This record gives sequence, structure tokens and C-alpha cells, in this order.
Amino acid sequence: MRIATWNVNSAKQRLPRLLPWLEERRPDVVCLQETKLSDAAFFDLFMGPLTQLGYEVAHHGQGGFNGVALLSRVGLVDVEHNFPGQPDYLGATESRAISATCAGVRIHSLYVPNGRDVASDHYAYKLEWLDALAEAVAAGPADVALCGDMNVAPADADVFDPAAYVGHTHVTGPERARIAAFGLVDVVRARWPEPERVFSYWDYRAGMFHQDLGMRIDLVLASQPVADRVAAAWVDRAARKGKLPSDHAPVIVDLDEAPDGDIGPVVPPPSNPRRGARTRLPQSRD
DNA sequence: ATGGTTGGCTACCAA
Repeated sequence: MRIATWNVNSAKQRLPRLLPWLEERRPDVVCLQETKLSDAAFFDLFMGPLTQLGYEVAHHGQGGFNGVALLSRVGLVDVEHNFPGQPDYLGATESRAISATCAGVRIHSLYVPNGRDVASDHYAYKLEWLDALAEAVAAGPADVALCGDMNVAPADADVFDPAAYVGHTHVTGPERARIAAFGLVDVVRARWPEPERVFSYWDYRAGMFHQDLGMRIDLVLASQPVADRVAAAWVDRAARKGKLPSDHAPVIVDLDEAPDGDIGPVVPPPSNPRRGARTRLPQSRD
């Protein structure tokens, strides 16, 4: 099963890139963030083409800002908007979280608050939001993956220059402590150990992508039973290239089939190659 | 030039 997560920075603007990308990468489960659309607008634009591609679709949006979605062709059940205890901002619940069970895994598509500035109320909101999420996830199923724009670089190796971020959000101790406190496996970092530099976001400004001055803030955090099934985990850097890209690249994670557990002897597969076998890691180094 | 871009929305704010 292939899971992908992508902050698209406006699903409407990304439509001409998103559909060909789905056909190329063929993810089974897709988590989208920053759709910036109402549910009605998302369904108007995407329901036809996504159904054509075989996806069930769930969207939680408010129009203009935020907005998250889940697409799946391996089942999409028990869809939940927001999470229990999710804090409000300025008196409103923002559309930053949606979850569903897909092929037995509880998948969360998350757009964590940016935090803006360490002195701002948005930063306090970010920390509260992550605390509440940890509590909700701990009370949920054991097979879980948090996917999305976490707006935290977990370690210094996840920013192009730690010195450039001193005093800024995304790299502070309290933010990193929240990511660690989930007690989950950062599956891309597990596959690309330090000091490998793997970024998922490059600011639009100042030619940052061209110079590879980025951050790794889009994460897939998986519980151990799910992490044990990871066959490949990488950032699809190619999707950040070319005309009118998002400022984020997708993260792609391939899982082997779930072990059958104690439901009896495993039936040997037929002679054709097993689906879900290890894929190569196509990330280029240009 | 003291973010140089992009996107939402239409005067700026957010990232």
C-alpha cells in the first residue's frame, strides 16, 4: 500500500499538477493539506476526476485558508473531522485535521498551525494543538500514521542551516519535544539517517528551491507496527520542480502487506510476483 | 531591494 502526503498550497491552483501526479505515482491513500477550498468547491472541482481514478474522497475545508483531504482506493471508513480536544483559534475551529481508517490503518491528514513567531499567540496555539493531538492519538487505534505538514523540523539536520533559524519557529525545543512526544517513528528519517539532507519544503522566495535551501517539515509519523511494514519512504522532489508548483513536495511511503496475525496459516501467494514488493528509491540528487 | 514569490481575495495578510 502506498501512502502519500502533500501540502498542495491551494488545490484549485494545483489541479493541473495534482491529477497527472496521481496517475504517475499511483498512491493508494493520499493526504492533502492547504486545499484552501470549501467542501463544496473541492467536490465540484475534484469529485469527477478523483472518482475516475478510483478514489473515495473526504474533505474538511473552510475556504480561503487551511483545508485538508483524504483520498483512498483501499477503503475510507469512520471519517472524522478535527480531533477530540482540538483547540480553537480566535474563537473558531480551523479545518486542519481529518482522519479515516484505510486498509486497517488510522490515517490522519494534518496541517499543524505555523506558529508564525515564538512570541505570538499562534505559537502557543501550535503547542496546545500538538498536545491535544498527542492525547487524541494515544486514545486511538494502535495502527496509526500521522501524515502532513507538521510545521516542525524535528532536528537540525532537517533545516538547510540551523544558524538561519535561531529564534524562529519550527525548530524550537518545545516544538521538537511535541513531535518526539508522539512516540512514533519518523519513517523518512529512519530510511535516510543523518547526516542525509532530505527537505520537503522550500520557500518560494529568493530561489530557495534552486539552491536547495529547504526544510523537512512534512512528515509521516507511524506507530511501530506500521513502521515495521515500511518498504520505502522518500520525498518526491520532482513534484516541486517546473511551472506553478506547491512550495512543498509530497512524501511517499510504501507499506508491505499487513501480517495476517493469528487468523490461521498464511496461504502462500501464487507464482506471480507479490504486489507491494519493495520499490526502488527514485529520489534524484540534482 | 533589507523575503527577492505565491495564493487568497481585492487591501492586505499568511506562509
